[in-house]
Amino acid sequence: MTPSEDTSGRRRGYHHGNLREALVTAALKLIAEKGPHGFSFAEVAREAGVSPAAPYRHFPSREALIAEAALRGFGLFADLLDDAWNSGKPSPLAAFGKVGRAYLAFARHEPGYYIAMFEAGLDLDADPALRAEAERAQGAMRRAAEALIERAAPEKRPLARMMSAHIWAMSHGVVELFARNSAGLGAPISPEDLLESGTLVYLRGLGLIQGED
Amino acid sequence: MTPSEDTSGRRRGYHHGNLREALVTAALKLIAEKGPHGFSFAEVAREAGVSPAAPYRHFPSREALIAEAALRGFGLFADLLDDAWNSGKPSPLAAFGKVGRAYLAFARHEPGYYIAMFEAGLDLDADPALRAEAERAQGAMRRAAEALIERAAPEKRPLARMMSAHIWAMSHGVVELFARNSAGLGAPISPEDLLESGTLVYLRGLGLIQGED
DNA sequence: TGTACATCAGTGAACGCGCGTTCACTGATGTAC
DNA sequence: TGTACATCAGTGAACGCGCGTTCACTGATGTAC
Repeated sequence: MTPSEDTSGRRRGYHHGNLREALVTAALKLIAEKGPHGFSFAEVAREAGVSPAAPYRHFPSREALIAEAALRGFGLFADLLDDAWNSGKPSPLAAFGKVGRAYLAFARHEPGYYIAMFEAGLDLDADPALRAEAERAQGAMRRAAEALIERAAPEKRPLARMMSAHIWAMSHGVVELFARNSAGLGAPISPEDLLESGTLVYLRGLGLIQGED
Repeated sequence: MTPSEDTSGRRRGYHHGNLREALVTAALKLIAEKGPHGFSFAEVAREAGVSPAAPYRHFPSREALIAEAALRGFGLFADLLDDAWNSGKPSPLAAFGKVGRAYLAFARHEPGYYIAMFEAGLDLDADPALRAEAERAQGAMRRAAEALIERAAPEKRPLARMMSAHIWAMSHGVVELFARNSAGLGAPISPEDLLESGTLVYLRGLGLIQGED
């Protein structure tokens, strides 16, 4: 790609060469800065350095652009959760803690993706590819829950789907209420510690860890 | 139409008579239908049946109108949580369960308020009155947590603020992920049961209830 | 009780602006021969 | 290797639209006397 694009993804001549990527990047930046509704199709074109008509060559609408961002976000998210889990090594409990931290780290460091995925009001069912990636991320979380559940006595094992839904809900709640606007609702400790302590209490409630303080 | 306004809050003559109320009502309706950014100042005027300039007599901006809706929402929310708690009667545990159900019921039945409060990106610190009402709602939840904590052995009592933050986070997460778009992320059970079961596991983890299944 | 007047809430016309979208176009790239 | 041509990505001008906001206005209400 010799008339090589520069690193910022801006254009290099009459043809951009990598506009689709640049549009997604620009959208993520604007979403992170101003929220899921804080930008227009025209603005994303401006940010990418092309004319307002150019994005139509790649996306039929603003909505489709956000969906593409969310699609990539879910894929990245699923990979990160899977990496954090790392097949339950060194121990399922330690690995589960890593998954929780990875969740929060993703929301913190990739706000554009996170917002596109969870706050843009996308209908996951409207797009099969999007739905599939979202389920892959859910699957990563659920597999971790399943492995942890195997440590419980067989007769009192909770449903893995329920457990992962609980953990996901608490994680998302911590992100939205305590991590996004740091001063929104007051919490006594950092979002990371809040999620970690909440998860530990929850796991103790399931009998998956002992009551050591 | 005599000078008494009709029930829909529409106008009755040259002077509306109750436009401030009608604007808030219209905003709540539009927010519930189309999200926090899904309406314009002009549209809310149209909905209330007045000219586009009329709202400026009552609110300096769209933002201020949403803040007013959120302010009322937090007040109502605080009252509902307090009523549900009912001083911990008949028992702290039963009352705490009612608080959780009240949380979810509010989010379900008053989506306009809930969205204005938590999804509109308002800066609570920008408005002291808003901050005060939000803290009142937090206080209602925290008082319930405190009363429940007194049942625990003194040497292992958790922080009430931390506990209420955990419960609030899980509640909010359940609302956003599983109650809002029913089909968004798949959960095996209803949002109500999901929150209730999650809360029970959490309380068991704190040693506040016994391990009966 | 009636009248004059001040106050105030809502009007409607006007403006400039940015957006979404279309369109014929143009210039760069790739490919057949 | 060179040439002709098809394809395709981006242009830029144009349009209609709804919005935010201002403004002098008007008509209803309340109040002083």
